[in-house]
Amino acid sequence: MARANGSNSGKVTIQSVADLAGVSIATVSRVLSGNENVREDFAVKVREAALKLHYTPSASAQGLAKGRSFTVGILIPDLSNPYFPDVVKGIHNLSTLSNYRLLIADSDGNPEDELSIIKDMLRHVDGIILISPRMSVNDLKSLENVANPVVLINRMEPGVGLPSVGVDNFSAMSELIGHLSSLGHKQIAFLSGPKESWQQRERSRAVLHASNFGIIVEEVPTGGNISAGARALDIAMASKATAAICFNDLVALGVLSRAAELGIRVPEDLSVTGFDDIEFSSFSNPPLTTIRSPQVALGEAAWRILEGELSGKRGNHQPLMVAEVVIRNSTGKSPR
Amino acid sequence: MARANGSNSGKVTIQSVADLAGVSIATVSRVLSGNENVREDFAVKVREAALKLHYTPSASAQGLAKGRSFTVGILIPDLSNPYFPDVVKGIHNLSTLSNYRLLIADSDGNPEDELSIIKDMLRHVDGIILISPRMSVNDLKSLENVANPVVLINRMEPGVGLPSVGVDNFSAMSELIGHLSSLGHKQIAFLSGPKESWQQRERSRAVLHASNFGIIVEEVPTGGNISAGARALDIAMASKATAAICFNDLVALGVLSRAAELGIRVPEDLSVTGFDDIEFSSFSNPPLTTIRSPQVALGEAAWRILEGELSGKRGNHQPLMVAEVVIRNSTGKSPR
DNA sequence: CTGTTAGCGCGTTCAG
DNA sequence: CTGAACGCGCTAACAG
Repeated sequence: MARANGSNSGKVTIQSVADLAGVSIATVSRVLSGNENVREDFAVKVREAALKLHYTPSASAQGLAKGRSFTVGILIPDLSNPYFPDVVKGIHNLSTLSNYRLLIADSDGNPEDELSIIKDMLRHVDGIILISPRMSVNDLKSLENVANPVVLINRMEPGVGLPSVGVDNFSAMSELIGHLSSLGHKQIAFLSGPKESWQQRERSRAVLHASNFGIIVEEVPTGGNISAGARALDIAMASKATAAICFNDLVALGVLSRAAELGIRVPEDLSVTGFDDIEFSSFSNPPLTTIRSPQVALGEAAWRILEGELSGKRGNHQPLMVAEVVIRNSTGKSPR
Repeated sequence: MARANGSNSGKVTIQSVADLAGVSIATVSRVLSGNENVREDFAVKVREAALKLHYTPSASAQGLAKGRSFTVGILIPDLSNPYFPDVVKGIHNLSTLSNYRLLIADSDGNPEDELSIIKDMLRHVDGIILISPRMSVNDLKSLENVANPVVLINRMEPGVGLPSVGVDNFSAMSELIGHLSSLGHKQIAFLSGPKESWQQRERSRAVLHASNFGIIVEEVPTGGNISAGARALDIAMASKATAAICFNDLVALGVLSRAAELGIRVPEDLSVTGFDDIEFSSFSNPPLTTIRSPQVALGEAAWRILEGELSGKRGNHQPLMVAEVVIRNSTGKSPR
């Protein structure tokens, strides 16, 4: 296919378009950026030329000239956890409207790598959203002084002056335990998640709180994913627990799977609960009692904050969003 | 916290570092890009200054000056399908080694949006990988002439001159049908996926092929996700099918869920198969017979091709990768 | 309304 | 081995 070019060699720049249209680069720039004050026939010529040459402005050059890249970075602990893509969807929904692109990085579960990944991202983007970051408080604090805005999702740290949104894990988890308690459960196993996770700490707090009310809790640490959940069940069953409260849906799904293998009936022999309400949880066998966390809304809220910071307006926001208990068939009356 | 600055106002540039270190910006550039030929004491001063000022080179400026952004774009039809993140992991594994970042975009299942998203990405990146693109052949062809390399995953189109890798859907699906056939199944329902999907077309081809061998096939179209699978089962059961071959694991998981609701036993009453072998499939109840597609390897292969194109070497590659049948407990002898 | 021009921050010759 | 100077492609004053 023919490489139609203004005059220069190979790459088509704003100059090529200007040449072909017979105007100056300034006019091209105006037309393409939607500036009104251009004679209509010039504008037409420019648009035609741009189309013909397949001209697309260089993002680097625009970024350099304007001082903004119109790109925001997102850091995710683990892309393969279905929870996170939903949050990203929320961000994406709104950021697209403002003509922003998303630079997504995955820290692959290594809290130590997060900071360097962020530092690198910062060079490319106008702002950053960190989803459930697991990095140390110190690293987090060091982000207070970077040039571009940083917004946190699901990480509220008292000493850290970074805007953030998150779900009210504590209340939701307390409510869930209440549900179990009303079903007569007195001994439960808590299959906990990664300790670097703020959500884990909050959920754990609620669970421990329950022991004040006569409920016996045994904690079984897990990695927070499906296979970890499956492995943890064997340990949990060694206790007298009649219910397994899982850190998240992935762990719960693993438990369900292992229970089926072992011939443990859910919920007759054992009640199981998750957290997050990822899509799979309503299609498991049995469907999972869990907590619906507003992933999409969380992403949208984070975007609004970030956009505010980007445009200088630092609005105030509701940091904690409510999550509601969803009762399905994986929980039932205590067998004893 | 104090904003230590060389002399200028606010942002710290290479000039700030040069000033503080008492050298020229050229020297700073050399040191920071690992150039050997610099007096050691200068180098030390520069590094100290950079550290002290928290200097990070602007990606836009570097990109403009070097003509490369060291960013590659990835287009995904749907972030929430667990299949795709695994492919991304594969790309990420290798691209990180070469110091490339990933710009990820989600077309949200709209084939018509893909082209414009790609066009926009092209301005930012040095190359693009399209995962299971659903855009029209014409749109695809228009990508042959863009300045930067484009690599396809899971989309082999005869007339399109773009390098690509994919799994051998046809052979794997044929093998799977053979498995079912050997279990005595003669009537199967094919719960198909989105028709824009190349994988769908290939898998469908294998299924139709089976009708040559005395197997009666009824196709039930689905959207390719869990809830669609659940809905489709009701329709599929209207036929006399003893087995449901599903477009992918998501559909199969939906079927499993709905079957449990309806009291249809799997595999006693109905055999169910998936495709992809996402992690959930080995933890479903019952575990799913499916086809293991090498997601990560696919991503890695695509990266190798892209990296080759980026450095001018256009190596040849093996376009089709094998996928193997994984037999679990969702398939069994035909009830009749 | 249009063209000229001065940066944006950095890499890279090219003299010294 | 070092620094001055130019150019990357584009936007945004500033003149005309």
